Amino acid sequence: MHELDEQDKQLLRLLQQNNRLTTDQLAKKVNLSQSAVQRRLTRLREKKIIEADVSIIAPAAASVGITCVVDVILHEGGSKAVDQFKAAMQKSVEVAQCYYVTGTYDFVLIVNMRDMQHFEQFSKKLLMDNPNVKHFYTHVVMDRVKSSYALPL
Amino acid sequence: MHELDEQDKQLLRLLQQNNRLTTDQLAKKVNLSQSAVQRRLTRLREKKIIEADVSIIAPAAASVGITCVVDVILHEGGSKAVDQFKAAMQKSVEVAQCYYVTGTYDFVLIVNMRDMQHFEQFSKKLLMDNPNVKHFYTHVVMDRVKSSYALPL
DNA sequence: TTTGAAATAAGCATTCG
DNA sequence: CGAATGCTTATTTCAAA
Repeated sequence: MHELDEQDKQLLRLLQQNNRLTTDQLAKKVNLSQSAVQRRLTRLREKKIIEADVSIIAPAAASVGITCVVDVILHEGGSKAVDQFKAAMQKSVEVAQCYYVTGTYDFVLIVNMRDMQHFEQFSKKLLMDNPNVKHFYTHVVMDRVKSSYALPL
Repeated sequence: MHELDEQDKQLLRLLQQNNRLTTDQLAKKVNLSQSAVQRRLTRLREKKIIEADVSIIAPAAASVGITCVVDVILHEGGSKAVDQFKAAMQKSVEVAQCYYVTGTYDFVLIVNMRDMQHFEQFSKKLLMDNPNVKHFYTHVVMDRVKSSYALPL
């Protein structure tokens, strides 16, 4: 992988806060010419160092009233069970995030839903009625203290 | 809050996948004119229905080698302890996400770091040496099965 | 090659019917 | 709301280092 210099990093720091800054605005902030910034952005996107550019939607606007963190333990079912579970999570629109982790449980999910009733349906369908799932613990989010995708650069 | 019609929702669905689509491209996909799309986007951003527009950076490019999910239990310290902890998490660049939750622990963190050594420093400084923290459990992420911010619309 | 400035193309934002 | 248009921004080109 090609090394990033301090100016690349600075650009990435800015873009992960706001990717609608113009190349001119960016150029001023990092002390480069507009075309230098332009070239760098093209390169960063080509190399998939910038993986994606997305809008963040307000949960309330999407009728998301409840967010839960769900810890899941699977039965010992070998790697097939794990892969099946991963695939199911990737397919579910409610599951924003899913991590396969070490420790006292196997998966951590971040799940967004309209309301608790909807969560009940969700958990019945994907967790309770799922023969791979041994147990799960639900934690309702009271405060989304911080929710970013920003990485330390 | 103002209602979103199906076309607004469609626009938001598209933008939370890719916000670099041009207003022309969006217009074709949702069967509106370019200027109609333009008006809607301006409104959605003004009303903060679109909260932000950001670039997603590849973890490897940011030298993020380890992601952990950390469950934290605080001592009974009233709301002051909770607020202090929230503030500390908001300040930390390593903490991408922090949720205050119901259930068997108080907070869930998603933490990004260069390596385990770095995580040790982090946990010492923000967790072990933090008098508010009673206990914490660390889960190392083996597979980032799904990591999006997309909401179901 | 790599750089910045200028020219060109593309996209955004506004006006008007 | 959509069509037309002026304005802004992105992208390409090109000359110089």
